Amino acid sequence: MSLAHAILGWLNVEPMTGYDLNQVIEISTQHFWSTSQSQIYRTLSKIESRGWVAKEVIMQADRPPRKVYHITEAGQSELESWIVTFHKPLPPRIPWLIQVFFAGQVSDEAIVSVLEKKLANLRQRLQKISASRAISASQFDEDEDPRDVFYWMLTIDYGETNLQAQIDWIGRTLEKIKSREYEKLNLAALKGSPGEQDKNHV
Amino acid sequence: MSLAHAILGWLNVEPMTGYDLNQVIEISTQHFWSTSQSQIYRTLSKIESRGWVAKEVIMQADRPPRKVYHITEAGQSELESWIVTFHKPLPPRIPWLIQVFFAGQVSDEAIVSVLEKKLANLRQRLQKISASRAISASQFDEDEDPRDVFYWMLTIDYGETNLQAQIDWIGRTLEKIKSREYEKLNLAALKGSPGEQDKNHV
DNA sequence: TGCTAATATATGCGTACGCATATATTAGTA
DNA sequence: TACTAATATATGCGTACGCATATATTAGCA
Repeated sequence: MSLAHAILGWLNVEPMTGYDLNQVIEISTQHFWSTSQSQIYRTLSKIESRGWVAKEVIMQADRPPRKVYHITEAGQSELESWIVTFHKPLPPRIPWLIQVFFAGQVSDEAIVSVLEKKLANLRQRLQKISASRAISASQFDEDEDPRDVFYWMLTIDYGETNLQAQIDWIGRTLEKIKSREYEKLNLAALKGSPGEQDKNHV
Repeated sequence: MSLAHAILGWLNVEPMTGYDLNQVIEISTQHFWSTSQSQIYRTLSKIESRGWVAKEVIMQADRPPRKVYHITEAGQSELESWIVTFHKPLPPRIPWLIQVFFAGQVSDEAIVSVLEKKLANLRQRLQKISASRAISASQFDEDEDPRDVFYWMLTIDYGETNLQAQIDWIGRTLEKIKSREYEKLNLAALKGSPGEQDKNHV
C-alpha cells in the first residue's frame, strides 16, 4: 500500500484535503508513482479507519465542504517505520519485453518500428522529467530544508538516469537488429564455454 | 492484458497445458513478467472464450485430464498485431523512491540502511539473471532458430543492463548521502540559472 | 448564450492480480 | 509410517486500481 504511505508523507508536511493531495502528488511524484483522483479519496477513507489520519470538516457556502486531513501519532509512527524498512520489490512488469521476446515471430522491420516508437516515448518522458526538475527548483520556498530538497532531487535524478539508460540500450539494440547480428550468433560457443560468453553477449 | 499475449506467444510455438505454461513462463520470462498459477488458468479460460485458443482434452487414468491448448487463426492474428503495436507504457510504480522522497523525515543512517538492503537485493537478482542466461543457453535445441535465440537473449541483456544501472546509481547515491552532499546544495543557484544546473546536479 | 475550468467529494463497475485452498493420485524420501 | 513433491485443474476471497460518472457552484471565455 504505497499510496497510503505517500499520502502520510505529505500529510506529515502539512494538513491537506484530498483535492490538494491529488494535485501535489501529480506534480511531485508522477515520475515514480502516479495515481487517480478516486484512489486518493478511497485511500484516505481507509487510512482514516485505521486511525492513521483524522479530518476536520470545514463548511463552505458555495463549494462542497473541505475535509482537511491531518496525520495522527499512530500515522506518524506507521510512516516512519515504513520509510526505514526494506520492502520486497514488486515483481517486474515490462510488457514491451514480451514483444521483444516473441519478436522472432514477426519481421525485423516490425519490431524495429515498435522499438523506435518506444525510443521516442522515452525521450519525451526524459524531456518532461528534466523540465519538472527546473519547475520544482523554481517553486522552492526560501526556507525549504536543503536536506528535503536533496532527497526530492534524488528521485528526479533516478528518473533521468534510468530513462537515459533505457534510451541507450534501445539505441544499441536497434543497431544490433539492423546489422542482423543474429546471423553471427554462434550457438555452439554459447553452449560450450560459459567463461567466454562475452563473445556472444548480445 | 500482457499475460494473455505471453500465453499466445508460447502456444504459437507449440500446444501446451496450463501446467506446462506455468513452468515455461516461470523459467523464461520471470525477469520481466512473472505470474501465478491461478492467473494462467483464468487467462486461458478468458482467451478461449474469445476464440484465440482452443483445447483438446486428453483423459488420463491416474491424473486430472490434460487440457492441451492450441492457438487458433484468430489468436495468431491477435498475437501478431499485438507484437507489432506500440503500447502505452504502464504508469511507473517504484515504491522505494517514495521512501527516498520522504527520507528527509528520517535520519541519513536509516535511509542508507534501506538503500544498502536494496543494493544487496539488486546484486542477488543480477546474479540470478546471469545464471539464467547460462541455463537457457545450455537448454537450446540444436535446431533452435538463432533469430529466436537472439531475441530471447536480448531480454536477458536488458535485465542485466538495467539491474547494473540501478546498482551503479544506488552506489553513487550512497556516497552522496554519506558525504552529506546536501550541505553543499546551493538553493539560490538551483533557482537562478537553469543553464548551469549541472553544478547542483545531485 | 453556452462551454469549459476550477473547486471538492464520492461511488459504481470492471479488470488483473496474488494467496490460499480444494481435489485426486502416485512416487519417493525421512 | 508420514511427509513431500510432482502432476493437473479450479475457485473463493480480498486488494488495488483506472475509468466514467454524479453532484453542486462560480468564474471566465468564445
